Amino acid sequence: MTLGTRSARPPQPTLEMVAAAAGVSRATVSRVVNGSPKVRPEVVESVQAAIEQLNYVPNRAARSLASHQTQSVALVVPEDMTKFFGDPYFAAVVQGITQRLDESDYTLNLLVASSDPRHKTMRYLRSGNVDGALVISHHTGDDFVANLESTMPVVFGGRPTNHSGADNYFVDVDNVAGAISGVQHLIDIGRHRVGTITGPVDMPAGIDRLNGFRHALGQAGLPADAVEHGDFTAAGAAAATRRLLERSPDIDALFVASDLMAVGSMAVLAELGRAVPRDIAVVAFDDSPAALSGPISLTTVSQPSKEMGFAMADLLLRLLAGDDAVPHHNIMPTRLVLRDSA
Amino acid sequence: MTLGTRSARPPQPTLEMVAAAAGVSRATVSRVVNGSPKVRPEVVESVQAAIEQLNYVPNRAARSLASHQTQSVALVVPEDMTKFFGDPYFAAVVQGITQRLDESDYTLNLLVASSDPRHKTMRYLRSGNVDGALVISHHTGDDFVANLESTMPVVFGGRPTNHSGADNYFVDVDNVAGAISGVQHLIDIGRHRVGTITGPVDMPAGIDRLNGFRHALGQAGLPADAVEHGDFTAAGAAAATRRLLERSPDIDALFVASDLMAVGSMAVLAELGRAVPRDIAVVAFDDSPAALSGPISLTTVSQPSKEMGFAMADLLLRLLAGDDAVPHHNIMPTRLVLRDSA
DNA sequence: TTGTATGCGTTATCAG
DNA sequence: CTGATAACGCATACAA
Repeated sequence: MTLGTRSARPPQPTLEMVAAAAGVSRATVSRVVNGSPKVRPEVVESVQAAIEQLNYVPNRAARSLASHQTQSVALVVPEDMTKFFGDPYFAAVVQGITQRLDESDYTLNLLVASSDPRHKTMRYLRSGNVDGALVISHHTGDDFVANLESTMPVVFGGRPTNHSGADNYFVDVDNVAGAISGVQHLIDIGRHRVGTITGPVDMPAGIDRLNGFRHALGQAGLPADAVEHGDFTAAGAAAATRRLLERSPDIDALFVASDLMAVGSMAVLAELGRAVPRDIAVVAFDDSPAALSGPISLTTVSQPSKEMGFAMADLLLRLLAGDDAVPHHNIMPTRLVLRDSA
Repeated sequence: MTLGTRSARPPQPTLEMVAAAAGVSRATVSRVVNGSPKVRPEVVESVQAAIEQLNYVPNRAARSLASHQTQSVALVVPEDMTKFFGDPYFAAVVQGITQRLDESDYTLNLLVASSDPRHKTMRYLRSGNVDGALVISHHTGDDFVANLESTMPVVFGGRPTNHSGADNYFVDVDNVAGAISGVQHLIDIGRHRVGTITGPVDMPAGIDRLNGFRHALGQAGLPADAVEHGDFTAAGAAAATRRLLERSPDIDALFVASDLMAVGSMAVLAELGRAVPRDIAVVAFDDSPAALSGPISLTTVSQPSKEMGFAMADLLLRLLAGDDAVPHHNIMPTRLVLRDSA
């Protein structure tokens, strides 16, 4: 009964069968399938009819084996599931990626790498499942992606920490400049005691934004010691904010390295009775939907996340097409978006 | 220069090369790779040494072509990216799925289907990329997944609407009973005028929870006409809540069909000065992280989302293993979790 | 323009 | 226990 259902599954039609049905050779069918220009129109038509009728779909494994191409790329995220799903920033990047891929013949394989044991991911990647890889949320310790580059074209979202290959391809924003613009705004509106909740310090984005914070304050002759480290999660930022306020209760402004973290910070601020922006002005980073999710809309350093995803995919596709004139870096602009929090 | 980088990519080692290095035949290497018991220990060792040394990884395309198996399954989500990423419910399900898959040899392919044009997804699925499929967030119109079942084993998350195949495999909760327990609680605490923000009415989960709402109220002899339709997003629920309060300003309780939607509702309630739970008691559904994200923790009907994901993957794996004694349905329990909103 | 022949890297079926 | 050898389904150089 159950077995019956299983064995009822008909075998997929093959090139051979289509060829037989259309009365031509496999080669010709292959040509039609791959859109070769040198096939007589009438033959094309009859072959397509056969394809239609048999509901033929080429077998990717066979095609890949013969052509050494898979027509699919991987998005590697060395992060855990909850973090990945929790931050709307990732959603935007993925959207951009799929948008670009959708207008191509490539399909996307999402690999959230920390749930998968690391080596399993590497095996998957290296066993010829994909033609190239996109890597986002890259941490310092993640050298496992480094040797990926010896295997296939790789494009990073955010400058990779990896020093070995200086010639990495990546799409990024100038996080230092972005942070400076955010902090400068806090200074401009007259705040003198600015604190920050940083991103993870094992990620360039975390480090760079912290550096921007320090730079802006240094230029203004203001202290830059009210620093607590976050981890790009709301909960982590909430805890960090508590620590910060305990240590530096006198701050009148806060630069938070991501919108999602700012949501956590704002909750703590509200709980502690610090009015935003009156008592403490807050500037965040990303301009993701999270910036508008709370009761007070966030002033934030906007980065074009979706466009960055699009650019990453575009870069990789060009690399895969053999384009040897693609620039290694694509630094996109940030822009301060003024809302209610500062 | 750039070309140099590309051509520097060394070819992946093959079975053949490993065989040569180990001084045995391809067949023997294949046996070792696949853990065949009938190979002399000493040979196994020398082969493994060669594998190690050459850094060999089997080619999936070739393996798949020869064995008619891909060792990977797809998770199909007929939903758009933002919705998928926006709801922590999905994160939990995916986590459960990967958890089960991680302890197997299978890998996961995530297909968020509405970004991908539909037919592209189907082509991908049908071209032998995966051995089986998991489908979540299935809508009434999505009959395209129906004929998937003629191609490979499919397990649904949530009872599918598809009437054609009565023998679908699925994991679900009793949404009617769950909704009843939630609404009954509102009645039990003395509320007489209960409204609801429903899920999409083209999804069984949306319909069933609405039916539960009606049933509970009917049993209590209370009116069940304060109904507005939501779409499982916070924004959609916010709008629906506004409509509801305009139409039925007298409600003293609200049953919202998902936590994420409840977050949207709560924001509107706060904005309109309706205190929760004093003026309006709120019960939601899911018990996802969203239930704890707002200022007031949500009383909610808990469903074991992660476990459901795990169960889905487990079911599919057993199907793929040829187990013909697997039950078609796995209905998991819900449980009312009392917090601050009701 | 079309067909033939060969190879892609594995698995699987045979002998030995 | 091990080694030839034939598929697997498709692409492609080469021949016609």
